[in-house]
Amino acid sequence: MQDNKNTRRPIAIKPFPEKLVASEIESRWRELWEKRGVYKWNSSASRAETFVVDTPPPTVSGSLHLGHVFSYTQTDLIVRFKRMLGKNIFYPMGWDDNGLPTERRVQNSFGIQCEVTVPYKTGWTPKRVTEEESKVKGKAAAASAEQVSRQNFIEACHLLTQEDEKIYENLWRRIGLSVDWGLQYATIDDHCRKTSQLSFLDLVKKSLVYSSESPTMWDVDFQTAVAQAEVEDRESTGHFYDIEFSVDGSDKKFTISTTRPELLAACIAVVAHPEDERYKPFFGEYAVTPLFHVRVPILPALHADPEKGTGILMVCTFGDIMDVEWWKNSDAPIRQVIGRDGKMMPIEFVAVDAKSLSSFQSLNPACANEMYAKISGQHTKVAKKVVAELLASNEVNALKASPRETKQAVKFYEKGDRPLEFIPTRQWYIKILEHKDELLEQGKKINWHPAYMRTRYEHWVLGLNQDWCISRQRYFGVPFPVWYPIKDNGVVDYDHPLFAEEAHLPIDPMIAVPNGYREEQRNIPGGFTADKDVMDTWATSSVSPQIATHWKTNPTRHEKLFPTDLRPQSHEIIRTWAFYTIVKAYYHEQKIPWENVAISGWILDPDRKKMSKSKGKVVTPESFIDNYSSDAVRYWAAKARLGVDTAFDENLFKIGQKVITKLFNAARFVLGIVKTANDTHPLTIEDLSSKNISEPIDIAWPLLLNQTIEEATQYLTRFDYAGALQIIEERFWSFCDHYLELVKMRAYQYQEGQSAETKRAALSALASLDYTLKTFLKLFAPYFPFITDEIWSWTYHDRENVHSVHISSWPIPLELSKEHQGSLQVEFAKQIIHLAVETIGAIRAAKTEQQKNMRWPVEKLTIACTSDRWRLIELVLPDVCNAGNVKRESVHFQCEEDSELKELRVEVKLAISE
RNA sequence: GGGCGUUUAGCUCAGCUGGUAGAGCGCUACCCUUACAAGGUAGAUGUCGGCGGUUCGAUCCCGUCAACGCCCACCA
Repeated sequence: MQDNKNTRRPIAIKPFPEKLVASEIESRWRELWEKRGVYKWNSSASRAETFVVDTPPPTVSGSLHLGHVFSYTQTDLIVRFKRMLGKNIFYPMGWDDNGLPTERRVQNSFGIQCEVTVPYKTGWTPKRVTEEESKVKGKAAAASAEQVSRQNFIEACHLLTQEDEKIYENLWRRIGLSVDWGLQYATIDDHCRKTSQLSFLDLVKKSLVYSSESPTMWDVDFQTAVAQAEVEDRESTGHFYDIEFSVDGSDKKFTISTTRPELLAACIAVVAHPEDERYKPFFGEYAVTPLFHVRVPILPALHADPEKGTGILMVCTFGDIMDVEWWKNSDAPIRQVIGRDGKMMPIEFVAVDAKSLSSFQSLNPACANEMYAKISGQHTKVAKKVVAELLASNEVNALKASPRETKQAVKFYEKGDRPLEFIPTRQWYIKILEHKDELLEQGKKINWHPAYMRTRYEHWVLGLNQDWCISRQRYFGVPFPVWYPIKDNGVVDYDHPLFAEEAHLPIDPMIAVPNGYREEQRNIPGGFTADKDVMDTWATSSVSPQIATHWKTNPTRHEKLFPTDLRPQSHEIIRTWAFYTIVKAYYHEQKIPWENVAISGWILDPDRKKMSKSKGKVVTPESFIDNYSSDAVRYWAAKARLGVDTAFDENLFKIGQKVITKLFNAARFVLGIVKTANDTHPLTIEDLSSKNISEPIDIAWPLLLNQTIEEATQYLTRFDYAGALQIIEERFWSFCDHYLELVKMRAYQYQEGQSAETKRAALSALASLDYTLKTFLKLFAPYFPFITDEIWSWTYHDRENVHSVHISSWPIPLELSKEHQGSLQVEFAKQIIHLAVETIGAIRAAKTEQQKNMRWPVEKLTIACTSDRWRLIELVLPDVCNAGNVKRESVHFQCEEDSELKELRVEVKLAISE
């Protein structure tokens, strides 16, 4: 530090490479950053000094595609800016290993299957399936799979995901993410499972979670419940079947249009709109279903739309959410006919008997059973067809028209292949419906970037109609830390769950034993049984900030990091990840999880569809990095604004490459001149300080640059890295094209044998060029971390005594002394440079037009303008003459005070020969 | 059907709080000029989606329609 203050010490410039070899530079800097701990979080810094990122944990399920590179780079741009502002950065990386994708991959890779009833085996290690074995697919593979306990399955997951995490980490490092790799977590690890279970127990304590047995959206293939957020509508073709019902004790009949005849046996009522004149006379009477001869009440119901179908519909358990709603508000029985596997359950119709407990009471049980036997055990699709055929048969004759095609939206689990069914099961729910208002309020406290994304959040919250179902009937995931007592009669007592103690977490109730019980009492009357379900992935990822900050396990650390500063994510998961995280932070601590949420857009294929993973895989991110360099790929990501979907355009990599090459060449040039000067007359740090910037144009240029610094800072403060890049880039090109060209001849003059005046003028240019290059390195550092740090190391690291540009300070406008600035300041700077550029532009145009090279001498240059302008031009005339190869005495001024002339007119007469 | 967003040069996109449009790529012509030929110089190109309205004046504000994308609702 002592050294740093000594501005009299000579500058040192390292020899720098002639050629830009990106791969070499990149690997060298990656190692140096790691070795020097450039991106390490300082745990002793205060909250105010710290910038905390709630990094999205990518799903570890194979390979990353360009979309990942895109959005993660965008976050890194912001982080790097904050770091240069002096913030202590907390930038962790998490891995999402939970959920179905991992479960599937682990099954396939090791040929194992998780089975909760299998006991845990110590010392077991999974073995990779051979190539031969991996060819066995589907049922055969499932049959040959080894059944292992949940604990063993988790171990296998660890093994597989750790390999993938390494691959992911390598890509992140290649692309230059300034993550602190000491801050890693995986959603499957002990810490995350513990946090997740702590979160659950905290909500239990606050009565914000409940379990209930009720109809839930159910995927029949995965055989699990799913939450509203994971459901998507798919357009599909169905058919209306017109089924005739008779009315009990009369010869009246009516027709119902339904798309789900297979649910006929599940019919619990028939309803029509209360004002529907056609059906008013039926209300209070009973209908009899065809085939099964079940008496069902005919009732008015507001949800019946007279315009739809025949205006009268059957309520079944359960065809859709309306059926569920209606059933909940009635005392009707459940007639469940669809099983968890999506097949028609076995059912026994009995004669009508008030004393019978059966909900399947038929006026003609023999007939009903005969009919039902034909669909029992069938998939719904087959059952639908069979029922339709039965209805159409001559003896029944209840199908009043041939099926009519209809387009309908059907709910699917987003990962599923068959429509969801509503099936009554016991599930854990987190209450959200009764807290919508507060959750909306929480959303308002967060800064959304772009702001309109908050609207999406609000609409999602307003549209919610179910509490958050967090339990899944899967094997692999975070278990509920819950057991249930078994009564002496063998009935499980779900009303009095036994919760694990916080100190024991994480636990797996299949292995651990609740307080006051012994292992021998497991699954026996008078004993206990474990909750076999696991939590939905989102139940864990919704506490990603708390996982990173060590919420309950290290309150001091949590205090220093929470609420976090930034959550980056994409818009399609506002309804899941963003929403659930807001829910959890509010429920746990009545806080917002982050001050800012930055929503990245998507990359679209040229046909404007979201770039699919499959397509992204064809051309891996690595290949783009290989072809264009990491910095160039980052440039592409940096050009896209937050929230805006961008069409993929490989051209942008090329343009990025061009900017980088230009920066490299400009740096070599500037530092080359400085080095040459230094070699003849050793320069001190003070020699190159802004004090020695004395020529008008050398003063004007930094003033323009000041403006860029201010604007870029404003943009970046708003997280608009793209806007900042645009103006930085623009100014950089004008630096190369204009300022550099104008002053380079003068800058060369800091040499032996030149007059003191010439050297003073040369030094002025050198100081300004040197300052400008350093400033551009800093401005570009967040975007091009590799090339900027490389150039930084040529000389600036030594002069500023900061070994990386990334921990150097973000530039602030240069304050030149008052007498230098003139009264107009920036306006003056703009004008003087503008006039110089106009003049040199005219000279270049003349040379281009006459097909001469740019060094071709000018015989006569006539400049016509006002005398005010001329005074400004005179200030830069020596540089303009140098750049245009004009002799000073060949320049003629033509005064035109009151002419129509807008600015100036330049006449160029070229010399006849060189 | 409701909401959000987008629609600007052949392509990809900028245009802050209203004053008759910009960049890059591509295209054309020229130039090996001592940082850079993975370069440089110069040039052409737009009824700013349509139609109304507010205004002295609208790409920018308001209304409306259309196309595209996304989210939500729609399962009888």
